[in-house]
Amino acid sequence: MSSAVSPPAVVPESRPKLTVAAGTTPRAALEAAGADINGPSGAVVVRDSTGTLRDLDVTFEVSDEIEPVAIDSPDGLAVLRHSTAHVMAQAVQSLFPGTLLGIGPPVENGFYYDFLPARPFTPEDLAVIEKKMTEIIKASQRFSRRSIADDDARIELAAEKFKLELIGLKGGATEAGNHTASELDAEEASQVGGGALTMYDNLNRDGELVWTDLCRGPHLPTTRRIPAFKLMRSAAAYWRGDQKNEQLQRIYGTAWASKDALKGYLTQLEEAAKRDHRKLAAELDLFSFPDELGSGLAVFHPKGGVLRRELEDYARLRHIDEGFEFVNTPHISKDGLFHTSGHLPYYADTMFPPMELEGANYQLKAMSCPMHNLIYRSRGRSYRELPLRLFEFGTVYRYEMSGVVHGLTRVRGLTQDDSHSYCTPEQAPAEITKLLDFILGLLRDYGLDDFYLELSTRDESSDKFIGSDAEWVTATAVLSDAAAASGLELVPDPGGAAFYGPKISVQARDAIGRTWQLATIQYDFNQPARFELEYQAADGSRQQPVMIHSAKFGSIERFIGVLTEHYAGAFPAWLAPVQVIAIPVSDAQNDYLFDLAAELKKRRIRVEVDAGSERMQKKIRTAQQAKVPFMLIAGGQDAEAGAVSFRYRDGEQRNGVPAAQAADEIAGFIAARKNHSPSTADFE
RNA sequence: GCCCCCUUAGCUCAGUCGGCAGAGCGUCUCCAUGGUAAGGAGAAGGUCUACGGUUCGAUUCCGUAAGGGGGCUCCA
Repeated sequence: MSSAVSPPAVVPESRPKLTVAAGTTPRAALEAAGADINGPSGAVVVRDSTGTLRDLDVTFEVSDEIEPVAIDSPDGLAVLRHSTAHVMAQAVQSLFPGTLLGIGPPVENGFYYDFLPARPFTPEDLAVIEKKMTEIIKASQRFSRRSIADDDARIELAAEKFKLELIGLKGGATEAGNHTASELDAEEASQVGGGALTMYDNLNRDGELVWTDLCRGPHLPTTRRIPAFKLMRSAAAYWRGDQKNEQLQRIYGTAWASKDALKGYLTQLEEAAKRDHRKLAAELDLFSFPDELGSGLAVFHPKGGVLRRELEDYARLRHIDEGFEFVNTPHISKDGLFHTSGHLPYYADTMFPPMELEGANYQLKAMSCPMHNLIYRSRGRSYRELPLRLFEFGTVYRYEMSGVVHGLTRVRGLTQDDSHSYCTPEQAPAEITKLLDFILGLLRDYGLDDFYLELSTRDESSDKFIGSDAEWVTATAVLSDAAAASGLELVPDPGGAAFYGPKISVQARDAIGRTWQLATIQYDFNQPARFELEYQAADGSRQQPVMIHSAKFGSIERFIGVLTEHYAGAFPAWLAPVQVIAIPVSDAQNDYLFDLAAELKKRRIRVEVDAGSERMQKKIRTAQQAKVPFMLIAGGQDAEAGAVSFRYRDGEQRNGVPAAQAADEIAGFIAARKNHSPSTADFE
C-alpha cells in the first residue's frame, strides 16, 4: 500500500459539508473539492441536509450542503448491498428470460432479491449467476436515475406483475380514494418509496440501456464499485410475506466493502458453524433426537443430563433466595381448562390433538399458567400473601409446524422455567423491576452479560389481543417504565405481545455476537379475570390480582443449546459434564490416580481416570477434544512425590502440584462458578 | 404447513453411467509401557431411512412417507 491518503472530502471522521449549487450534482461538487470519488474509500452516495441519501449524479434543484458517504459506512454498505441485488436481478433476467421480479432490499450482512422463475434455482444456477454478475460488475454499468409518472411506469412494467402491485399499493394521489397511508412494509417502501416513482436504468459504457428496474435508490455510481460479493443460497419466500400469496424464489447474497471484509465474514460463518449445538451435541455426546420419538423430541444423554441438572439446580437455589415457591402440575388436563384460559381454540392447531377419555377431551399442556391459577384459586388469598410467586420446571408440548423444528432451539417438547407472580396492581411495578434484576443477574451467572430488551406491545388494528384499552395502556406503561429503569437498550416490538398482555423480553448476545431471545416478563390482566382470581384486601374487599409471567431461560432445552454455542462446547468448569480427567503416563500410575479420583469424587467433583491402553499423548488429545477443563497427569515422579501435573483446557501446564493442593484448587474453582476456562493464571 | 436440497457402518463422508458395498475416526483383540494434541497390527460392524413402482436385476431410476438441512410463514 502506498502512503497516499484519501482526500479529506471522503474521510467520514472529518464530515466536511460541501455545498452543491442548484443545477449541478454532488459528483461535480466532490470532484471540484478534489475528492477521488473512485478511490477505495471514496464516496458512493451523499447525504443531504435532510438526511436523505442521494446518488452522486442527481442534479440538485436548490443549493444544499452534502456529506459524502463512504462505502464502508453502514449507509454505504446498505447502498452497496442493494446495488448488488440489482446486479443479481439483471444477471438472473439475462440468464433466465421471463423471470419476474419481486423486491431486492439490503439486509444484515447482505441482500436478497425475490424472483418468480420458470423453475426453482439450483446451486449450479447460483454459480452461473455469480459469474454473470462478475461480468456485469466488470462492464462498469452506470446506475442512471429517471423519474417516471405512475401511468408510464405501469406501461413500462406491464410484464412485471409484482412491480405493478407495488405501484398500486404505494398509495398517493393518483389512486381513487387518495390513501395517504402506504400499505407497503419497510422493505417494500425502500424499493418504490412513497413519493414519485423512479426507475433505475443500467447503462453500458456507450450509454446504451442494458437493464432497468423500478426502485427508489440510491445506488452506487457504477457496478464496478462492488468490491466483493458472494451468493449464499436460494430459498422460497412468499410474496409480501404472506402464506396465502404466491411463493417466490429468493436468492440471498452477501456483499462487502473489500475482499478482506468478505473473507472475514465467511470465516465468521465457519466459526459459527463449528459451534452449532447440533454438531457439538453429537461430538460431546450431550443429547440426540431419535427418529423413533418423532420430530422435535430430544433425549438427554448422561453428559447432557449433567449439564441440565447443574443448570436447574443452580436456578432452583436462586429462585428459593428470591422467594419463589415450588409447585408441580401434570402434563395433561381436560380441555376446559384451556378454554377458560383462552388458549383454546386460539392455539388449537399448535397443541397436540386431544385424547378422548370417559367423555372428556384431554390435552397435553402447552403452558403451565392455567394450572398455577388453579393453585392460586385453591383457597382464599389475602393481600398479606402477595406477591405470591409460584415456580415450576414445567414440561409442555407444542405441535410446532414441521418446517420450524430446529435442534434444541425450536422443539415440540420443552421444559419452561415458568414462574407466575400474583400481586396487587400497586405491587406490579416493583415486582417487575425485581424480576428483571433477578433475571439479568441469573443470566450473568451463566456467563451471558451483554443484553438488550425488547418491549412487545399490541397492534391496535388486530383483534388477536383481548382486554380493554385502559388495561393495555396501564400494563404497557408499567413494563416500559421498568425496562427504562434497567438502563438497558430498549427496542420496540409493536404487535409482538401475547394475546393476553404485553411483554418484555431479554435478548442476550453470545460470544460471537449473535442475539438470542431468552427471558420474558409478561404482564397479564386477562387470566386473573378469566379464572376469577381474587384476594381479600386490607379493607376487606375482594380484589383481582395481576399475574406476571416470567421465564428466565425461556426453555431449558433452548438455553442448553444457546450455552453450548456461546461456549462452543467448552463449558465452564461448574457446568462441564466431566470436570477432571486423570491421565497416567503409564499403567503403573493407574492405582495412584484411582485413589486421587476417589478423593475428588468425595468432594462431588466429576472426575474420570483414563486407564485405557492408549498412549498418554493420545489420551491428552482425546480429553482436549472432549473440552474437559482440567487434566491431571501423573507419571512415576509425580506418584513418588504425591504430586500431580496440571494441563488446563487452554493447553497451559503446571507440574509437580501436591495432590491435596490440586484437589483444593479444582474444588475452589468449581465452587466459584467461574465462567471462563481454568488457566495457570487462576492459581498463581 | 409451503419451496428447494439431503438420508450409505456408532460418527464424518467416498462410491456404484442399474450387476455381490468403501475410507478415516470410534469400538473390540493382540503387541507396545510411553512425561503434555493421534505408536503398531488385526477383527467385528451395513436389508445403502422405509414402503411401493419400473427392470432379468434397484443402494443407484420414478413415486409416496418419515427424518434432517436451508429459507418463508409461525412462535402462548
